[in-house]
Amino acid sequence: MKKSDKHQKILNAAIKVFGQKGFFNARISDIAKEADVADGTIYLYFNNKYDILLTLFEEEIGKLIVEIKAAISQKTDQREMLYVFALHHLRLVIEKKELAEVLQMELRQSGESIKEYRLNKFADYVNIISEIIHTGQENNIFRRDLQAGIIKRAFFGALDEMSRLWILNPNHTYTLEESAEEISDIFLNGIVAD
Amino acid sequence: MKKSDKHQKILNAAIKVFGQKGFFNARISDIAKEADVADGTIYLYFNNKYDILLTLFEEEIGKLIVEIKAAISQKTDQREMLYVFALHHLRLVIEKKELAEVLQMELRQSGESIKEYRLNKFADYVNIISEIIHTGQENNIFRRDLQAGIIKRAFFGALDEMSRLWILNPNHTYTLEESAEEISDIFLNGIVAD
Amino acid sequence: MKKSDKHQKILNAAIKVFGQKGFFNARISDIAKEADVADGTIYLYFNNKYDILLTLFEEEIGKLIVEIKAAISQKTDQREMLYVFALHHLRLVIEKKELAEVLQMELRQSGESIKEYRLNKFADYVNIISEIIHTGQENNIFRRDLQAGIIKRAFFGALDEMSRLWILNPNHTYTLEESAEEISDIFLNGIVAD
Amino acid sequence: MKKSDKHQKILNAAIKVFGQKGFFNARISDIAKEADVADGTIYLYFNNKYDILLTLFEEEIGKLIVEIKAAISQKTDQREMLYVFALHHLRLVIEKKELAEVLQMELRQSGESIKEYRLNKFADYVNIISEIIHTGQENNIFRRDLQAGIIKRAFFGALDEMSRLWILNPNHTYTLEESAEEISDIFLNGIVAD
DNA sequence: GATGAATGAGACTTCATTCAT
DNA sequence: TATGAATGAAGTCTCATTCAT
Repeated sequence: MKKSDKHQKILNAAIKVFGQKGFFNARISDIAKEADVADGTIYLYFNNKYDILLTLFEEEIGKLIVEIKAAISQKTDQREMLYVFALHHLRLVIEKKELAEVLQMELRQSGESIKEYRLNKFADYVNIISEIIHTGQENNIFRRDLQAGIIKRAFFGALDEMSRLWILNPNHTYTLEESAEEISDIFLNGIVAD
Repeated sequence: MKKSDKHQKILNAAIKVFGQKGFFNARISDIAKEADVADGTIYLYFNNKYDILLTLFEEEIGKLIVEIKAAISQKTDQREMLYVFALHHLRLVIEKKELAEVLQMELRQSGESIKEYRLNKFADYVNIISEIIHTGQENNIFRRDLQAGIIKRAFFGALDEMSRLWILNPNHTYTLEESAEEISDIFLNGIVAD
Repeated sequence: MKKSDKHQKILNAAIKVFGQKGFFNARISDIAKEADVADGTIYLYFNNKYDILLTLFEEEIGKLIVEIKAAISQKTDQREMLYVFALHHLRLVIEKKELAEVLQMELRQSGESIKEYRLNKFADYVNIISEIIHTGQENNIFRRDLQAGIIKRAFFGALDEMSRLWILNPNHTYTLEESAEEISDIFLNGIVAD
Repeated sequence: MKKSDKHQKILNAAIKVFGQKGFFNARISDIAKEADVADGTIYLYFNNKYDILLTLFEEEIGKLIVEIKAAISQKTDQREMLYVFALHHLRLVIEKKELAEVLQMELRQSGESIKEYRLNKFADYVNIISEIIHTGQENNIFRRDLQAGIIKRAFFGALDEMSRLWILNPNHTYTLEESAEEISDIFLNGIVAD
């Protein structure tokens, strides 16, 4: 499909440029150059600069959700699921470094519309965790005296902070696996029932 | 009026404006208006817009470090210390909502100098955690098979993500105390030895 | 419209505006209005305000050098050449009054880069005189006890001061020809050998 | 006299600062710092920045006129007078380098009021030459077929251009004396009768 | 659809000038 | 008189967006 070709080409360029310079420091012409199209062409596919960011969030996070759900669905034990989520999430951060950078940085930006989006697509992603937790609690695998919403945030925040280290400091002190394992370990130890 | 008076007045205004609109969307004139000074006056106290942000990081985080260290120093058990850190951190987020917002958002920005600062003052703040962990490991209170650096990030990330909820969503679903308790609980359960 | 078209259009506007108001009193918006383009357009062709002045020096003086060399090359006697230089120089001042004004005023400005430029393009122009003098001295037409460098400056200075009169006082007291003739006369009388 | 003390102190500072940075690049605070007074104090002695420059022209050129007239008055032969003028003028340029720089640069600036001043005080200075020429012509020492106005400008222009060399290029290629002599030589040779 | 030159609103920053002390 | 902190008008420059080709 021709049209979506250029749509994605621009989006990929935007991921790269936003990731490197941040949304506000990135110029439309940077993205255009990276995507190898004219500045004006971008406006045939997106309404404005901000729309690129929003579309990027929506579509790219959508893909991540699909991917990570596929990985999790291969497990049945909620403890394993949590570990798989951690592993997969951190792997994404390494594999799609620039996208991760954009999501980390720009998702924290203020601005009403971003906040709304956060509560939509991004929330869907993070809610994968709370679903696991919830099911785990129902199955008496996880402690029921803890609130799923708090666990969800704590677990995601832990992974997210770990990612931040890698994004800022490319020469990793910790490996992917040991990070995923230790973090999962702490949480599982902390939240398993009995 | 003492010089330091206006310095702080502008900084407070900047905290408020940056917190509300973000660094890039904030105008110098917004800060000036909020501080009730002329635009030009700002440049008597700061070199440029960016310098305001940097000074803000340095000075305000410095104050937080002093405060939180004072709170922790009243405890002797590292488990209690972690809880106090969590409680105090979240309390700061609520009490100094706008400062927390600035720190959360802008500290994630890219830009080399920010990154450097991050690795300085902000790192000092977070390293309070790893010091506690480390001492706890030496005292055989905490598991030694986990790396202090990972625990530090996981714990701080958990609190930070919790804060994000409150910043974005002012009507708190969870109370300060239950949040601090549950997060500490998970971690302490997860990391205590034996 | 060719790119070079607008480049020259802006340069011509700059000559006019700089000539009338001086470099520092001239506004970019003045030049833009005179050139009938938007303010921003100027920055598609020049890096900054100062770059306009520098380019102006370089390119316009370059043209003058070509013109005056062509005029001189038609003479064989160095005495005639000096006269032709004088005549041509003063004619340029009248014909390109605004350019002359810019060159007179702004070339005197301090600032390192201007000084360097002065020593380049502008020096090339003035050195046309010293080349004539030098050849004249070799041919024993001009006195060899005088230093070509001093004669060059004296002759150019004389013409330049004459120009100043016209630039400041548009209603000429002296005609072009009599000025060129008398000045050449004085110098030729003063420097011819024997 | 107290008042004139500070008046002159500021003026001297202005000469230095204008000479180094040029009128437009000089800041009132630069002058204040150089004069060791507060910014506001300057406005007790001068109406505005421009007034400093104008006063500077008026008063300092006035002094130069007095000095140079005194030197000339010791000679009776107009040929000697011309040489003395040249010698004295160039000596001033070296001794009062910064003042010379200001006069050279800023006197060329456009702006109506400067132009008027030029035609006043500065003209008085230059007219010392034409008076000599005129008297010389009356005494049949100088050729009467040349117009005094043109000789005046040519002679002054020659000296002025020579000065420019020294101002821009501090390591003098030519000595003061040889410059004054050669220039006077050329002109006297060129304009003496018969 | 694609281009990219042109636009012009708006931001940061400077600095001459003022005025309360 | 003297100060110097404060002012705010105004200028340079950037860059998202448009539109004629």
